Amino acid sequence: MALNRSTIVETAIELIEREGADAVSMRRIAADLGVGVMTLYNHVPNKAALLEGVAETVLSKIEFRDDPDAPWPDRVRMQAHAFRQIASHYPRSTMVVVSRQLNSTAGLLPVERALATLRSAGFDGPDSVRMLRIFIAYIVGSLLREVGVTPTFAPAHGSAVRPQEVDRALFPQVGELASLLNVCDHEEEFAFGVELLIQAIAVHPRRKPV
Amino acid sequence: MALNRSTIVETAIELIEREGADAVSMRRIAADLGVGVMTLYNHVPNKAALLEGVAETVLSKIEFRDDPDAPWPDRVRMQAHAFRQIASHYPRSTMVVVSRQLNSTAGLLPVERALATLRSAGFDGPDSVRMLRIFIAYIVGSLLREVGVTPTFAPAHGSAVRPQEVDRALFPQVGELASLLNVCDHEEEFAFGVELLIQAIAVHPRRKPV
DNA sequence: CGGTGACACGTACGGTGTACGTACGTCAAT
DNA sequence: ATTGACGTACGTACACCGTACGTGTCACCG
Repeated sequence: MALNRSTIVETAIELIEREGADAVSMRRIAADLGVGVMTLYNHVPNKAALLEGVAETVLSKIEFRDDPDAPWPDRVRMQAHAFRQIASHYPRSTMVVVSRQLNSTAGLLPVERALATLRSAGFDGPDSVRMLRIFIAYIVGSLLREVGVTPTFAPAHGSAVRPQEVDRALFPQVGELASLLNVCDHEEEFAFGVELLIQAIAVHPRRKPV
Repeated sequence: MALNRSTIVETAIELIEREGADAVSMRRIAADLGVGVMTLYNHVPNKAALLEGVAETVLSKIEFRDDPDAPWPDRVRMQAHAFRQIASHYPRSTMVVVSRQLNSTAGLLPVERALATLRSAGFDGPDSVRMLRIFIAYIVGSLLREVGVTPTFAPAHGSAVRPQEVDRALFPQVGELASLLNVCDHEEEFAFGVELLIQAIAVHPRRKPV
């Protein structure tokens, strides 16, 4: 395998998915590639740039299948789910994606498509940006919860609300709903929120007629 | 100043706010406190636990002023903004808060109040949890964007969409709206999204009558 | 043939978290 | 008063990290 930037980035992604972001080190990646540590620096300026490459690459794997002629709610739905799909495919890498702001072209394509969709929904420029930001915030927050559940993929992830341990006097609601709080069908919850948001922006008044 | 867990955590928070999360090291904190490095380990098991303490402490600083008799939309609004307020007060620390899942009692209090509010809005248990998760996702996503803009508080944060650099043929929307994408009144955008979400859940059908 | 660049690599430096052994206080029981 | 246990402070040491720098080996081109 030829040693270049993309093979290094790909190896980093595999390592992240296998052992978590904490396991990433230049020495480790070099070892996985069977090369010396400093060899990496012939292709990547530093570790931060490598992680940026990871973010870019993961982002670029999003497959948008929504066709521009479909109704805008369908397009928004498909774009949101396309985003989440790669996140669940690269859960550990998603953490490093959302943990750094991205301004590369890989991050620009989703923005472009979303803005076009929102404008086709009848929003003017400023409102399209506003709506986009709301969607991004919701999606990023959802993914953060979803993949944050597996920080090190601890076998017995004790990060649950033990019903018998919460003080029912102080936290009656939490106590009563503990069983609901402990389980989460991420796919379904995400879809529920997306539909709610679509409904919300559908009824939002347009500044100008289409 | 007595050396104990909370003074150590407080020193860590100050350090994070002053120089960013990357500047945090056991040696640095010990130096700021004027003690030896290993002395910290008499009060804190390890660095991860210390950062967890940071998250807990920041979380516990949220001041909820909404009174339980106010209409539920007002309460939701106040809770959401209380959340954001401490985030803008401790921007760098907020990054470490949202980057780890929290199940301590500090994280339980906001959940309790939110659930009570949503149930007073007429939702049953499962729907209250659903709505809460949507709100948390939106809030976390918003805060991540807001504080992510200041990762190291670089003076000239070049992470902007340069209008003249984007390919207008490939990204017409991004090109046209570049000036809008570059500026963001976080306070206003956050409020806008909160109102949209409140509207959305207000019209959502209840499973059972109040 | 000589030179020039790209690339692989080893060494070394200053940093990190923390395991371990040690020293010094205070306080309880003898 | 003596002894012992215990909590706390501290220094040393180890393994690991990112990466600056110098060196060697090629392929390629003049």
